[in-house]
Amino acid sequence: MVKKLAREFYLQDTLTAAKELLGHFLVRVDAQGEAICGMITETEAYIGATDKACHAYGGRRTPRTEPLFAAGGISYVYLIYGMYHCFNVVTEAENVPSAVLVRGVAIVSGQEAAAQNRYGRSFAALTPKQRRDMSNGPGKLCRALAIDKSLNRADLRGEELFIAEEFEGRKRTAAPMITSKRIGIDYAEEAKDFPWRFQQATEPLKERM
DNA sequence: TTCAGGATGTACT
DNA sequence: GTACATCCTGAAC
Repeated sequence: MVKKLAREFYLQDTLTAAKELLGHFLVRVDAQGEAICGMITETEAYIGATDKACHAYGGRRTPRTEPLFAAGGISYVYLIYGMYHCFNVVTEAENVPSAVLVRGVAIVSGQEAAAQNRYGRSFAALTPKQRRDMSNGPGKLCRALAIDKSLNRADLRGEELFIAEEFEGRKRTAAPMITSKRIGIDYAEEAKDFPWRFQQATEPLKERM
């Protein structure tokens, strides 16, 4: 049983969507038809209208930022630092550039395929540290789920990549949430202090804040 | 255990 | 030319 999130979910307020996405399942079906499913554990909101950290701040519209201006419900994937991809969920109405960056997921099924994508070796051969670090960062989760620019603008209710509230018998469970400042955006002046980072406190977080 | 530095493509000045 | 929503490695503590 798979319950994909309704289109309306993506049209709502970005901060609400960022919090609500925690605990939902990000599912990637690769070229072999194999599903990798990760529970979303960390997100950040990027809201173009007020947010200097957002690529589309002030209505900056380029070929790269174009997906941010579309109506919610598609992906925005881009390359950062020349070698890593970041996966975002586009939110809100058309011409309102805003999105939720998915910073971390916990792989709940398809571990074998994810381990191959990430490390090129079988899951059984991974060290505990490698298993822990499989997908706890935006660049890492994209590698584990084989997300690259070919999935930019993908429909998040489609077949290759989608977000579900229920997947293969797993349902979303409510969990305590941690709110904090976003990281890696020191250039964004006052916007860098916005408390727009959300983590689900299911497993022990080795965060030092 | 923490830290600095390198890899690297794309957008923008 | 510069900066960037990162990750990994290896060296020092």
